Amino acid sequence: MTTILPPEKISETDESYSRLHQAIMKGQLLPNERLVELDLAQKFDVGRAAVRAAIARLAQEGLVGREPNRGAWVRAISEHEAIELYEARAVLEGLAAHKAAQLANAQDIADLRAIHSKMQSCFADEDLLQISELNAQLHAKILAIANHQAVTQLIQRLKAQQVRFQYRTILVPGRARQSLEEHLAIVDAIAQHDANAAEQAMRSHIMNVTQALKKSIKNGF
Amino acid sequence: MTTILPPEKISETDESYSRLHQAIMKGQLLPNERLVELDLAQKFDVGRAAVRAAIARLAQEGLVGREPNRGAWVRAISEHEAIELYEARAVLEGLAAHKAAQLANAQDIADLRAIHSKMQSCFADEDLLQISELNAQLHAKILAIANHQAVTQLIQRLKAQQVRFQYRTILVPGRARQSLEEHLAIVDAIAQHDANAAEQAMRSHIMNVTQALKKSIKNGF
DNA sequence: ACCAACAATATTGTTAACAATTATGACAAC
DNA sequence: GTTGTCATAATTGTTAACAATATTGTTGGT
Repeated sequence: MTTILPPEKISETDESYSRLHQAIMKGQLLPNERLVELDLAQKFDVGRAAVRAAIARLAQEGLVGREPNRGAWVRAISEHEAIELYEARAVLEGLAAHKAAQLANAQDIADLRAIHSKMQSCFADEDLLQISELNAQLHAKILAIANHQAVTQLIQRLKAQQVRFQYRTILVPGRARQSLEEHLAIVDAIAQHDANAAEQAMRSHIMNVTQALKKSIKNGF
Repeated sequence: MTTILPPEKISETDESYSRLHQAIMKGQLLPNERLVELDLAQKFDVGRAAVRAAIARLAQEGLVGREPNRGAWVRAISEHEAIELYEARAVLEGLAAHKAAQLANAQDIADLRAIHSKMQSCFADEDLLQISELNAQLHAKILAIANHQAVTQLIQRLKAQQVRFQYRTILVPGRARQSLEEHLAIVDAIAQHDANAAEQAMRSHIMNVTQALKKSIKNGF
């Protein structure tokens, strides 16, 4: 049962950080857009120092760039960088799938199957956007099962940087159907508690996503 | 040719950040030690705002903890966390070894062999500290060959958090000899441009390090 | 001796002003 | 038209003071 929370006073810095983070993730702040401290402070109704600290954190996270005396801007992740991030994610999510196969209980497996079944419906309806959403849910659920703090954090950070590319790969012709099959292989391996198979399935899945991204780059988006 | 650099004015924030980072890495600031902004500001001869920003960055990096209105402290990484960090490193350095095997040229391979040969000498001399140093060099060289920005950054961050455990594993009886053999397997695989073998060798190497850490934990250090 | 209430202190959070640096625009020289 | 110089404006970097909060110490009662 949830107790009534005391006003939960959140500091201006944390407030600014989350709002900036969200704004970047939602695409309200575009790549290369400048982050002028005073403007943001007025927009968020906080002090400039808070915005300043928030920007420092986001820079450390790799989401914004900075140069001394020249300010900060939303960092534009290049296609080459995006591919690198996918390669790193492939091995990290592979590790997560490995752990998940070892730890999954009956309920977890049922949840995974439920999500995958919804993906199949969406595929039939040609609802690619919803497939993307369910895709995220499936990966998140696997991470949750794996119960691995370090990997979870790292993947979270990589995903944040990749946000601009998140809808690109599912649009490559034939990718949706293939993606569905790959996810099934992952879920099956986890259901059978076959850790190595789960890891391998996850890795080749993300490697295929990477290939799709490369293809979409070659075709000029 | 190097031009004369203009005084290279570094901002107080960046100055504070590096000095704090170094102090934590070198063990001058111990785990759980409080980071009082004013004290640090005086010690570094900078403004409190600079220290404050530096602390925010280090918190984002996971090196220090914070609570609102209660300040910051050097985060003490638990043994369980250290094991998680090693597991993540295993797959990331495995990826690096994979890439390195694909990209290594003759000079790179000669460099790797030179480092490994020095390790052998140190093993004969029972100089475990120097072995640790060469170990770091070997891994750094492989990362450099792999030429993978994303993986390099992630590993750098993981290593920073693990600093307190860096000398523990080599002290486990029999680890030094085994480590030497494992590194040889890695270097050989890279020399033969066998990417999969290199990745596998690196992964099992770091997994063995993890086992050694677990063992040293069981034995109460 | 133990505990509660309160005051004193230490520390962080926030604000505003000022200084230093970089970007912008006007104007003259060529 | 282009370029260079200069003044102006915009923006970041730094400082100091104040406010809010948490910690510590003291006092008085039992």
